[in-house]
Amino acid sequence: MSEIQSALELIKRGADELLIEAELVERLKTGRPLRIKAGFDPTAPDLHLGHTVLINKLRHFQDMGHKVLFLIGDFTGMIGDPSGKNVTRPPLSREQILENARTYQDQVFKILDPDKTEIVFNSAWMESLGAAGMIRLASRHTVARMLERDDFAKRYAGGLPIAIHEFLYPLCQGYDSVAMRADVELGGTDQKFNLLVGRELQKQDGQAPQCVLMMPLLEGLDGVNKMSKSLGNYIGIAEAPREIFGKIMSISDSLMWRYFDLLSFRSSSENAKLRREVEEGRNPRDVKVLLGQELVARFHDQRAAADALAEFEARFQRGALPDDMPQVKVEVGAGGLPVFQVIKQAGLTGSTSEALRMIEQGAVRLNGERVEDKGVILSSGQTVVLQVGKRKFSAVILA
RNA sequence: GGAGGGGUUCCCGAGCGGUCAAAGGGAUCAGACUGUAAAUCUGACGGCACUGCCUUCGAAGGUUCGAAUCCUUCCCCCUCCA
Repeated sequence: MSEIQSALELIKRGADELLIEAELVERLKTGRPLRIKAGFDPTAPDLHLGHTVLINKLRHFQDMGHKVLFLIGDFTGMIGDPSGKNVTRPPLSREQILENARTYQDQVFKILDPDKTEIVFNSAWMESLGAAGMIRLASRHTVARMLERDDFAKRYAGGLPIAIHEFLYPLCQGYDSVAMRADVELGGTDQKFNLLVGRELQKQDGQAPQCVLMMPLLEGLDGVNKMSKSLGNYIGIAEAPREIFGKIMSISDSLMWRYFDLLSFRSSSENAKLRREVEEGRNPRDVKVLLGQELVARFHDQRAAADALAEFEARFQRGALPDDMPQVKVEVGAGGLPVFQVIKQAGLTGSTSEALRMIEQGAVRLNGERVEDKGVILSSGQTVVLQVGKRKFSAVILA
């Protein structure tokens, strides 16, 4: 009994909501490995830290001996989860989907145990469902019920379009649970409605309804919106050590605590201790470094973490040049070319107007010297280091 | 099918015949400062060798000396009624 209590404890740690706790306890009591479902979109194989909140939780289940069913929504991907803007996505080819699935595996097995993970595709059962089956599925839900979903309700009230096919998404996701005979489904808090549809459909099918575990959504680098690839406020787990580290260092001091809560494997008491220390005067920067180090080490290794830190300090605290600047060749011709043209052609800015503005704002350095005169002509036969702002560098070969 | 409202620069959103490359906010970028790619402050934010020129306000035409603003047709979105 106490064993079940401690299992429940671990499951609930960091989670936002568990439905229905009593049902989960009953299942845990049976002692059989439970089937844990989590769905992922096939279009975005770049997993980011936001996804790992959920994946870490899957890992917890595996550690307790349960089986993870990693669902790749290749069929539902054609619909696109109705979250805000709906740009019609081009359907992916079979090869692309398999390729994406492979990329998922590469990334996800940095956290999950491959032996306790089964990767499944929902096209396996969705395609055989057919149009008639789809309509049968649709007949089980009403529009009013669909409009209960917060995201739909908001859009409807706000006069934003809702396409009919978007109503099908929750139904398909729910049907996945039926086909997979899921015991538990994990999802973000924004998935609540969809997760509950799974329960409905399972009940109608005569199955015991799945338990639903919702994880909080991780805010992105801006600290406001949820982390997502489309908003560009994410940290990908396949990114280079210095990127992961640098991006962690760029989050605000207050957001850092949220990241500690949701991403760090440190115990909650350790996190609380760090928080106290900062309140008592410890530099938040140093604490942020700890978080950055932990995450780089998780997705790369300890050594990469140390290197990333060393480079960060050299670059931003001492203004050193990065050791692996991109090299670019620019054709300047016999008469040479003004700096701003060279900047544009080296790809350091998107237009010459922008290059001129950067010079006016004092953001451009040529071999370490600030460029004051925008008329400077660079002649051929030399290699110069051009810097725009703090983060864009190029070794430019003038030919 | 009918009636009404609307489509503005990356996003939100003002403008409703000249003074509009288009207010304001957000995002972004830069500079200063710092503890850091935090926070804060300041500035930039269509293109162009630029006191000017060129392209932009759903699309195409038209009226006018002059249009994001007026007219016509078309496309798309929303609301209400059927």
